[in-house]
Amino acid sequence: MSARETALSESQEDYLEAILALEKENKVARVKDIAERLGVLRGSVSGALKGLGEKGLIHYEPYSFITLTPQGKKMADEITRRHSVIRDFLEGVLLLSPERAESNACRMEHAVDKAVVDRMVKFIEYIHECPRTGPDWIEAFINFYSKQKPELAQCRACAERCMARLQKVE
Amino acid sequence: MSARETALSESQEDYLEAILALEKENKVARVKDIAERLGVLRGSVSGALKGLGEKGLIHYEPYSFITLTPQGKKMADEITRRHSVIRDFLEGVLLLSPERAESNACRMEHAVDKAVVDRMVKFIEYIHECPRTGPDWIEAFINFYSKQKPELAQCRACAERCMARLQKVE
DNA sequence: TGAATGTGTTTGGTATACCAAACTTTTAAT
DNA sequence: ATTAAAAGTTTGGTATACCAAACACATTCA
Repeated sequence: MSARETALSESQEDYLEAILALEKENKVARVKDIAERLGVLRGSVSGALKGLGEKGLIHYEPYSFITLTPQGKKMADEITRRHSVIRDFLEGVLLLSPERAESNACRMEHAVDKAVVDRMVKFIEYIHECPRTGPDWIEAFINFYSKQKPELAQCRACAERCMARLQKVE
Repeated sequence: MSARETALSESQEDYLEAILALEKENKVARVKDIAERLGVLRGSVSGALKGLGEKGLIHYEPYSFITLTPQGKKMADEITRRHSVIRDFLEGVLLLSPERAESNACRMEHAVDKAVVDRMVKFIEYIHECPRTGPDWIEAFINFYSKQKPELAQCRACAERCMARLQKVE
């Protein structure tokens, strides 16, 4: 109750995200596990949980297990979705390594708004569904990335696959 | 001298970026203008400048104008480039409005690393240079974004332009 | 030259978010 | 049941980054 309508800090978003992940893993989140996951000391977690409790986002009684309230769950889901959409975009479109995609997503999730996330989702779909692009086009990006210019031989092969797909659509 | 090798805070990155922009506009940056640009009070700027001066990133003497040192200029350039690459990507690839692209870029510039920025640059080039994509393909994303599925008539027109381009390459 | 104004600085206070370490509660082991 | 270990909390301290308001310098104009 008394759901404080204040926006969350980056730190608070991280805590919610961690709690959601731990709930999924272990049914319930423990201070020690949150601390480990976020790389902070247990004492810091206690303080943070108090704030989230006051905002009505978690059920928090000292010395008890921690669970998300419906409202907290909703926000944690949003953040987690933001995170994974960004990671998938970095990995599946910009073809960054899983590790790099993950670490950047961790930071970017606090910075991008819903509009950006929605466009990322749609763009991934577009690339896969448009007959002109598709998986081979994405793969060819790596080649372009290192070679600077598209290779002719590569282009010819692309062209054939591409035309075949276009034929199908018509 | 004594260039502190510590990474910059987000706030410090914002200050450097603002100082660079003001140097370009007015030759020199004034406390009042920095404050206005960043939406903080003049007192906050004084404090921040002290820190940047100690890091060797700006020439700072109380009551004098502010200029970037070579080292500070280099970092400000990096941040500014990050900002504009991200903005261009959001606007030119994900087709977000200029305002939305700008506001998201402002926040994302502190979160993404060089690898991501480099991929964004290359991806923009790739889209424009690959015969299978190009400007009309980008434009069609808007259609896909609202309609959910590619339209057949649209696809046919796309196909022709696309094939013409592929012919040229071969 | 001497105010008045504008610009820059300083000081004291707030809020966040963390650590280190003492402390309390709970759980597990004997 | 007692005690040792583990888990959680609290306290005091640090650092950042801001504001508000008093203050200092500097420029301008009368």
